[in-house]
Amino acid sequence: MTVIFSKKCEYGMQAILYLAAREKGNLVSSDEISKVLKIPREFISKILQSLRESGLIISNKGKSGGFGLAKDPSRIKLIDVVAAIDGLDIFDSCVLGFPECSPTHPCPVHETWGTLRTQAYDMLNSETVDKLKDKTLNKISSL
Amino acid sequence: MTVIFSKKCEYGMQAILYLAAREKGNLVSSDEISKVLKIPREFISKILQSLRESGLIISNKGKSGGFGLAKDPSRIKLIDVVAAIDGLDIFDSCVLGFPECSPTHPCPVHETWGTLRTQAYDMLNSETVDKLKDKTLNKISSL
DNA sequence: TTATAATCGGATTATTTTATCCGATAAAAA
DNA sequence: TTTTTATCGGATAAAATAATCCGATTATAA
Ligand code: SF4
Ligand code: SF4
Repeated sequence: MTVIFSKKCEYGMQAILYLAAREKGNLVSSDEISKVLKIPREFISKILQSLRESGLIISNKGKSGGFGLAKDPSRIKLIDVVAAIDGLDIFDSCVLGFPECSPTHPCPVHETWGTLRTQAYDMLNSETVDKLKDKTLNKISSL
Repeated sequence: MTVIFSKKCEYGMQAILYLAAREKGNLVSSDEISKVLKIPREFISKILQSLRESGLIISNKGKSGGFGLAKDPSRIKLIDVVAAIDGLDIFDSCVLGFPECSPTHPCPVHETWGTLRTQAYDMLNSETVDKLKDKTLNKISSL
């Protein structure tokens, strides 16, 4: 069950958090990511490929190959993953499903939802993934 | 594109808002609801059937039949529709897709998301649909 | 050089969600 | 009583999302 983002996007965020938490110079195989995060191997593999195309991560083929962040974790935020996979449309979209959000024709929950949308965006945009390392490791340890 | 709730749930909320906003007395046909809200006729029809099974609305077959609220709009909230269609699980669920939310193993956005979840719930639980009548009519006029 | 271990990438399958079709049924009006 | 206009409800279709398969490619290490 998904709350806001697609499974692809959820898994993508988890993987980025893991790559950031695992620091080190060497790369992480999709197999390891799959096992640690309990995500189907072939599925996370495809997601990692698409994040690579988006330039968020890099990869090497061959023995001792794998995936790694494309830049320093202090320069990556969770919102970057959302932008790359699901896109940012939901942060302009209507929680009641009305086709568009116009201030002159606000829906019944206009003000409240507008604020919540912004807060959700800020939540993913305010901290870089390096800051989330400890919590990530703690969370992963319980999977 | 949906933000949090399924299309069924979004359409269901819209339909309940419309039934509440439309004057009482006579019933509203699924055809009218479909046209006003621009929802596929057969689809909203099915959704209305399920809301009827849930006891939120009533219906009459035959000529001059249709759907109406099962109780006074001052006793119905949007959260009732969510509970009937999508269920309330999302309000306990993880925005990053981790399998469970435990305070001892909080995810990297634990506090923020916990607060947002609660606010989203409150948004749908705080006002009864009769209070939303004016805004509903205004919104619908722009569809 | 050869065996091994990893990603790549295109095709395919499975599942869930969204939407539609249509015959049966019921009630009101003609 | 007959016709008209609704919902009911079960089956099905279409679309989107989630997951998998597998051969090809590439890099490392023995
Ligand atoms: S503010 Fe209201 S109209 Fe605008 S997108 Fe949100 S719920 Fe819809
Ligand atoms: S608080 Fe954190 S761990 Fe708990 S459900 Fe929300 S995102 Fe997941």
